[in-house]
Amino acid sequence: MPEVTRDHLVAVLEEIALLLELKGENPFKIRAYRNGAEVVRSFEGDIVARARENDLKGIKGIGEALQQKLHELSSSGLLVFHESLKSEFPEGLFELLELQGLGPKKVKLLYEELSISSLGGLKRACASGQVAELQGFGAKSAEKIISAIDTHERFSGHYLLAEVAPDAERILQLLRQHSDVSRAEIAGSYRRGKETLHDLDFLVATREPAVVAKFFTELEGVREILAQGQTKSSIRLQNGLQCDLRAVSSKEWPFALMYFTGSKEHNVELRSRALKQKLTLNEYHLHPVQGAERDDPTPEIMEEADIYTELGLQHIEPALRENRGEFDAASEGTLPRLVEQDNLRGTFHNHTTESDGRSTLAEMVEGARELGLSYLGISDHSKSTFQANGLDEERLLRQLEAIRVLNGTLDDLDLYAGNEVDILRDGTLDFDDGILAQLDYVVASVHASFSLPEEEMTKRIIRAMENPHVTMLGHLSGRLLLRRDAYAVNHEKIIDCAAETGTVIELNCSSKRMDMDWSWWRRARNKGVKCSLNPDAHHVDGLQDLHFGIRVARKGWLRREDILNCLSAEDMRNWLQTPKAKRI
DNA sequence: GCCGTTTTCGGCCCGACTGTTTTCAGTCG
Repeated sequence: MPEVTRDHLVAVLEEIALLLELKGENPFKIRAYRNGAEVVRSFEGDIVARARENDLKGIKGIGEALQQKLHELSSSGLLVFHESLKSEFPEGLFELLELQGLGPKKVKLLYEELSISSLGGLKRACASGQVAELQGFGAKSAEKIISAIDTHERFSGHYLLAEVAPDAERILQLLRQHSDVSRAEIAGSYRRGKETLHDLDFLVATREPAVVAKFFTELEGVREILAQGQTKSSIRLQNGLQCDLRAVSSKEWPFALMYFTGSKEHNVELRSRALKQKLTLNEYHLHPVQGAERDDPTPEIMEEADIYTELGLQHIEPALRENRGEFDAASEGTLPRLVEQDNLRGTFHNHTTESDGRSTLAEMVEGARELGLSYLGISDHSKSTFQANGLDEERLLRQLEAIRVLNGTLDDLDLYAGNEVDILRDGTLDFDDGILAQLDYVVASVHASFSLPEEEMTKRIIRAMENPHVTMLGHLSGRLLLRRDAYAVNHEKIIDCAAETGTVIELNCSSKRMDMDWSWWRRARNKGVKCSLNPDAHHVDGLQDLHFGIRVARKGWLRREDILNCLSAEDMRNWLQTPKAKRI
């Protein structure tokens, strides 16, 4: 039996929720499974072992039924309940559920009436007119389904943060310049700093909602108008990105901003906290529950932060609104002061034309200066990454000399010589210690043999981290967002090892990596692990990815003091000269 | 299916839009 992972437990619970939806089960039961999946996903500790040992009692959201099911699943690798649910529906229905406008009710009807269980079958049934004749469907629905299939096939439906940022900021500026708009903001996952996005949620305060909603549909770059009403409209841009607009009054603004920023899980918790104070909260207001007696009148809410204050909480920054512990911290007054862009003083892990970068050493130095950085680390690839023109010992030492010479001529920037050294299959490094010792710092990364079993991969990386010359671990999971999954690796063990050995973990800010994932940083921080915010720049423009990385670092609860490259130039010089074992 | 300083039963967030309806169901966020 293959080792059951946390991801597997989560996936099974989520799939059960979907299957129960198809069956038309009680929505609250379905929500309990979804919620259970989220609890497992974000549980601090070895949830798989706890489940295997049937030791889940007392975890909020995991009741008796889920305890039993998680135990069965983690100890036998299978869950009878899940298997029997699966046997009731063909697998293709899951894909149908991903289509815009199709939910469980309609998918079920299509399956039961027309035996449709694939995108292809659905497309044909729409074209032949069968779908339009179904109860609850019509010609327009069939047309929309065809278009949804088309969209699904052409765009995966998700975008990298850096991909959407230019459109996002452009549209935001246009809305802010509109004479009927008093305030405009991008809400949703963009505001929360998620690394990938499904859509953009714009919010405006205006006295002329219909005018602005119409203006929105007429923006440059709109390929399709998905909806247009009195207070909201939806468009799709040329690149396939969906953008939604909501128009509210100035009075409603703080509530709407809170509501549309989400996350959904955060909002549910916020509402329930309001209810405990006999207040009802929605996207328009905060009112006493009907018939409730309250001692004090509800004060006027002018800003989003006032809502949190009124509910007895510290203001929770959008980045933290995922219902992953921010409420406890906010009620205790222990929310972190999150790192800001201005706090960054330098950066490591950057490439040049010596390996696979497209900018020269001199260009990278100039780019770092323009960003106002006080130090820059260069770490080209090592010899085993031959596809990226990795450096051998001789070239590395020559580059080291060139960096030393150039550094001598700079008075406003410390230039550090490093290397992104390959972690070989057995956990040894691509250069021997004698070479590594001559460098200012070393980033160790996995670039090959991705398919090792989790235990072997984890040991491999840990072995590298135990090397006294390895300063930091590069892109921990190897994932490429929206393209390639992470390799199997045990994050908990890697974090523990980083804490024990004084190895820094990189937050690779390349927009397609954002690795290590934000959800792990709070745990790492609590163990005293330092983060290095690295753009992994392969071109001088790549340094700009630091802007996106900062958002993700904030999402991971990181403060200035948790981030290595927030150290001043002088502190950084001292830090690098301190032996690794003494940095802990 | 989960939860409990109003409860071990009866709640669990809810409003807008669309298309198919003739008063509403389904989907979305």
